[in-house]
Amino acid sequence: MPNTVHIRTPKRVQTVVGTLIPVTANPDAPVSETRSDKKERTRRAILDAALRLTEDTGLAALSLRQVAKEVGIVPTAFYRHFDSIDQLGLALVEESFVSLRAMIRDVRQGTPTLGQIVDRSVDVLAVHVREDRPHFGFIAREKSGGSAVVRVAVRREFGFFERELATDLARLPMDHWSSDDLQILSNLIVSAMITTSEEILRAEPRELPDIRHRARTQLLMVIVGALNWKSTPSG
Amino acid sequence: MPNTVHIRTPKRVQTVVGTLIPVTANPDAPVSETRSDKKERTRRAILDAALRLTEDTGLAALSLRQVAKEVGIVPTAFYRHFDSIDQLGLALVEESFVSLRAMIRDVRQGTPTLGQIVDRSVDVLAVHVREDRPHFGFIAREKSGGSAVVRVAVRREFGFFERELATDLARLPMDHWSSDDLQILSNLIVSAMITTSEEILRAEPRELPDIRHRARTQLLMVIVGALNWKSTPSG
DNA sequence: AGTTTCAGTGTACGCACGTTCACTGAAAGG
DNA sequence: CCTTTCAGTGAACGTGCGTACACTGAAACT
Repeated sequence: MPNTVHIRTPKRVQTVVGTLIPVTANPDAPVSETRSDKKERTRRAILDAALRLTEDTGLAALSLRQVAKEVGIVPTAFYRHFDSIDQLGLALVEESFVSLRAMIRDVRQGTPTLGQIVDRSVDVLAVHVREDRPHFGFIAREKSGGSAVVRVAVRREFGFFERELATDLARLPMDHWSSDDLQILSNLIVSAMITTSEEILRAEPRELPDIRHRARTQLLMVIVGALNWKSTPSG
Repeated sequence: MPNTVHIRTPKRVQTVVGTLIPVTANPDAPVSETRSDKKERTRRAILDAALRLTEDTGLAALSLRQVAKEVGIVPTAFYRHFDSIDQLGLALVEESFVSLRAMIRDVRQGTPTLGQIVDRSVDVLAVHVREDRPHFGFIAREKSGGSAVVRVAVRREFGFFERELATDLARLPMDHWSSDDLQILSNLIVSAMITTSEEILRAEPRELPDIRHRARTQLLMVIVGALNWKSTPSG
């Protein structure tokens, strides 16, 4: 029977359950909230669920249905908040980099000597990474992750971040440097920072002092190298 | 009818197709080869297919059925070669790092001055990454990829690689260094190398000179910094 | 020549997926 | 008070997945 035609028979009478218990994954008492408050809360729950569920496997292995189940909504309700998993991913990229920028702002709090800048930078990095683990983990994973649009977004943001750092570096006593060279230095520092973050993320607490020592040493090497660089033409 | 029992009815008579045309994804004429030769060729085809199919999405999004289709075998035949996609991934990690070690061996070909070491290292890296794109791309992706066992394997190998590099560095005129410090330096250099590789991988040919210039500069900064480091205590 | 091995076949299964659709009911708004 | 809006519902669909199983036929071995 090749010509089997399926006719959708929409049931007119439905079970009487409806939206009795909104299980939107929040233990707080939803005493009284506006409609958009509640929507925002569900959206937040979706973002958090996504961060949790991608922790082991990455965004590529995340399904809309998993997210819905975790949040406590029906799969189709997901579409009220995001068009696709990719769009959800972009939202996560955005808020992750907000967290990262907050960090760099933290470092800028008037630190006079080079040694202090280095120490403070590493300390701030360590604290932020531990405190906002989910977002830092997300960025680290999706930098080379499975979704093309998300990957591109992450790299774009890292590009911005790198340029911001370069302008910060320009304020150090290396005025004679070209902006190209500052960019190169910034790129190197960001590389080391990413590696350090990844190490912090998967380290046990007792390993942290070693990692911080290493990060400090590396940052110092790089800065000393940069300062002495022009004057020591190769070997 | 809840108790529906499905009884497997294995057909005794089967269509007469069998292994008439072994489409094992190889254009060469398979004039005459032993059984294990052929198996090896199929295995190779599976590995290549996996490298091709994961290029955009990573191993996490790779299905056994996709691989089988690409290779030209039936899904179940996959099991003759690998227990799971994860095992296939481990095989790819292994052969990828063979390629990486070949690279470091290439650098070691007697290069006297520091400047030459730097130039040669960057050149060799650029050439190898372009020539063995699939493997370098695979490592870069799966370093933070979706499969736990593969991720761990990649990081393990990077650990070895880093230690190898540290012993190489010990041969440079920095004998007074502790092995801990050499390890730290090595870690920093590998970080920069990974970033550079990723940039080379996604760069267009016309961007390569810039990337190489940057890599050279960074490597030089790091080495100069390392050499001058102890004598310039913070600042 | 007769037997064993084994890479590859084809069918069938149960399950999770993204997406469609018509529907509900409380909040928002006139 | 009556109407509109809209976050969330639940059933249904087609598809692709991993894995099971019994099977085949040529190569390898005795």
